Amino acid sequence: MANVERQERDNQRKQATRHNLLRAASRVFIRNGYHKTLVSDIAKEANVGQGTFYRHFRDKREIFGALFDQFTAQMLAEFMPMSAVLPADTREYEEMSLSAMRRAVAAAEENLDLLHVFLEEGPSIDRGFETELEDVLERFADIAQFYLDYAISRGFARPCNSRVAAEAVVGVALRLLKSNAAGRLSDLQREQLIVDGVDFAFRGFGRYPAVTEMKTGG
Amino acid sequence: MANVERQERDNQRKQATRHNLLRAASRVFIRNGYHKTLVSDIAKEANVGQGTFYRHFRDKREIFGALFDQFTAQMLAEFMPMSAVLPADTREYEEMSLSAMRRAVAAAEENLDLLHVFLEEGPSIDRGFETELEDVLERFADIAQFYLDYAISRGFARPCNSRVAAEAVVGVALRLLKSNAAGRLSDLQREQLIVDGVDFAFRGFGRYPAVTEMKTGG
Amino acid sequence: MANVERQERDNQRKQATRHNLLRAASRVFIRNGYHKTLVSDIAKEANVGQGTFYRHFRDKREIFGALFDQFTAQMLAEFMPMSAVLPADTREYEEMSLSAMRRAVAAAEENLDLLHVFLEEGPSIDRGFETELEDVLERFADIAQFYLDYAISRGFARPCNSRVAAEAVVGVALRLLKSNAAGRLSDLQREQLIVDGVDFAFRGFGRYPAVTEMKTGG
Amino acid sequence: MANVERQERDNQRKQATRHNLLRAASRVFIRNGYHKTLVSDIAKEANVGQGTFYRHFRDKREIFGALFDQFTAQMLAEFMPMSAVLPADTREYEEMSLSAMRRAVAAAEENLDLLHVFLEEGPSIDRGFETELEDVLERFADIAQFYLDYAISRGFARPCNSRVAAEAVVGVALRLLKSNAAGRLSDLQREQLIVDGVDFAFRGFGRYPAVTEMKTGG
DNA sequence: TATGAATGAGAATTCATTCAT
DNA sequence: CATGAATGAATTCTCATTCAT
Repeated sequence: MANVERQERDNQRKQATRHNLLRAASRVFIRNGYHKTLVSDIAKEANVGQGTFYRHFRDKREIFGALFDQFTAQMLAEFMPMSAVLPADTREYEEMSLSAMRRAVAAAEENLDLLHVFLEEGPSIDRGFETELEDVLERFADIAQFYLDYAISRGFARPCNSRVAAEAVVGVALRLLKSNAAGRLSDLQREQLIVDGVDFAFRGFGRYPAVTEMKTGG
Repeated sequence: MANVERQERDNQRKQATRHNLLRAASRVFIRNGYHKTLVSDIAKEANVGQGTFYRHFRDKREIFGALFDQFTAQMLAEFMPMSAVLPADTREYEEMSLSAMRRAVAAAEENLDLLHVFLEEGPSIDRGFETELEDVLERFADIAQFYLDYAISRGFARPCNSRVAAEAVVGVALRLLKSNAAGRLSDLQREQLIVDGVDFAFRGFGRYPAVTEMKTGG
Repeated sequence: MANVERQERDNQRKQATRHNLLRAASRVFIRNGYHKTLVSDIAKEANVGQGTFYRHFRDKREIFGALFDQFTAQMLAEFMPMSAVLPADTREYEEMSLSAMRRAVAAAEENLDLLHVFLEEGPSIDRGFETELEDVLERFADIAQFYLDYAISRGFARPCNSRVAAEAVVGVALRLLKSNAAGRLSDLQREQLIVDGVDFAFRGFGRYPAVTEMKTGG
Repeated sequence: MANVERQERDNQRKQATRHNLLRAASRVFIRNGYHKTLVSDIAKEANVGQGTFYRHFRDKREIFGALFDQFTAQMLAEFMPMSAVLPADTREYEEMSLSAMRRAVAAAEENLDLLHVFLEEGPSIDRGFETELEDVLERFADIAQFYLDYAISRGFARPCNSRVAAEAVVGVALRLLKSNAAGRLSDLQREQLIVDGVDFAFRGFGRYPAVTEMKTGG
């Protein structure tokens, strides 16, 4: 029936407008930040009327949330594949960590600016958003801890407080991500940053000759 | 002259009011966050008229900046004493790091909530404040890097990219600070967090028996 | 497209609102003067929300400027026709001056009160407006001087400092305009004022029979 | 008694402060205009506290009024002497007018900037001040009319509407005063302006062959 | 459904005036 | 009497949201 067809077309058009608004919002948030962005700015950037905005989103907060959900869904999808395989020794563990970081950075790359908006402005929006953001970071920490616990149990990771270590890893990643953004690094520099970061996480910077000897002797 | 006396008294009154406003602002920012705080809220909390606020600060941004400057001055003062002594071996280096962290946490403790406001809302205020905040973090990273470079040169730290390691340490600290705040830890838990964090930074979580042997053998 | 129709209608509505605001502002400025008028007064007089005012004008200063530009455009348009014809002798010159004054007064008549607001409050608003106002008066002086120079060159005006005379004529006009406003004259009185004013400008009030004879005799 | 002496001294000091405030206000009004001047600006310029201002004047309006009264008293005093002598013919009449204008300009000279503030901002302050200002101008017009009526009655001024002519003369004077201020004329230029202005008032700019012939023939 | 003009509640800011010292 | 810190009423201006077309 024509009615059904028609409904279909209307729906498609609506989805297109929604998409348009999301992409416009993303650009404006990146340009001006969350707090300085007005609903009217988003509508203007999307070339639609302000009323149209309200047809699709309750307010600025909601479209920001939608953007965030979209983004995290993408990011986590990027990490699911890894979960299937488990490392067999420390070297493999480190290799996998490196490749996971490389994939994460590549995934974020495209929307790096948007990611920064989430990280920088997220905590200042409201308690709800802060929690959402923390939850996502916790999920990454959970993944890191899962692998670390596994490695410890198999004896190719050093026994330690795995929760603290996992959180620490997230902290390192966030901090290096920020340097990355601040310095606008080249591909080579970025790879080096990943390598050095993982190196730090696996070996720390201490050197304990006595301990090593003891271990060797053991 | 009674005139001088009078000026003295007026000035004292003014400074007292300014202090009062700063403390009130601190409370309100902690309670509601930067963006949801109104100038009128601060005035009300300080029990002064709104006009009084404007006699002392240009706007909300300025009092926030004043609070931040006050805070960082305190924090950095806390770290100056350390700069005098240098560690003689890895164990001493780790000991000093632990005690530095303990002192930093103790220093922040009093204004822990305010510190969180700076870290969470700072980046969303304006480019200027974000830069100020980053500068302070860089100064901490600089201190960490200074000690690490020294330790590497003396052979009791593992040769590595010291800048990345220093940044990583800042990242770990910020992250654990956040967990700390989120979880409202007991003194014991906090001490454990510090110990585990420093442990992570010095040793990482990897275990490379083969490598160690190779190194030992080499 | 219905779109175009719609835009047309929206635009018309907007222009109508703008007009409404201009007319309301004119009434309020006349009633209370520029400085005592609040933006909220204008909005109220126009029966629109305050926000609506700001959609159309940046502030009180801008709507006052718009009113002034509108007014002077009208006034100067009234004077353009005259520029085509030139008088052939003193009598014609005086006739033309009379009719020009009559037309000017008639043109101003409708917005006489508004004109007074411009003349009285204009100089107190800001340097910019004062300059704008002076520019308009200079343009009138320029016109007067143009005719006077022509008349002098043809020998039917007395050689004199034409710039000073032109400025003087503007001064006379402004002063009589003020008396006019103050006294709320009848049509007849106003006509008499014009006649006497022009008479003054053409003949002055001196009488020099002896001097003339002496000169002739000399 | 010491008490009386003391009262005397206090009173003198008070008068000095009042004077100080008046002179400071004059400077600030000239610099910023009436409306943009704050009471605090005046106090600051006078190097006294704001409270001190209120000890001497009710508000900004009152000190402006006091300044105006002071000024007009000076100006009118300057004109009283003239009233004693009456001209005997047109030439004397013109001479006296010239010298009166010269004295007026000289008197105003010192406070020319303040005079401009009165003329430009006066009408925008309130109805009361506008009236005061007009009254002063009327008094000048009255003086002009008095002489003109006398001259007409003696036959050495042309019979005309003396009220209109008197007003016109005030208008000419005000206008030339303004040009004077705008152009920042030299002494020579100012003298020329006076001469040309009086020339205009006595002879107008018209030239009527018939009249001239009659005169020539007479 | 899309539009954008209109709205008005709410926030920032100013400054004349008071008053404790 | 002189002072200037404190005050808060009054005003400007913004912007999320509505709604008539």
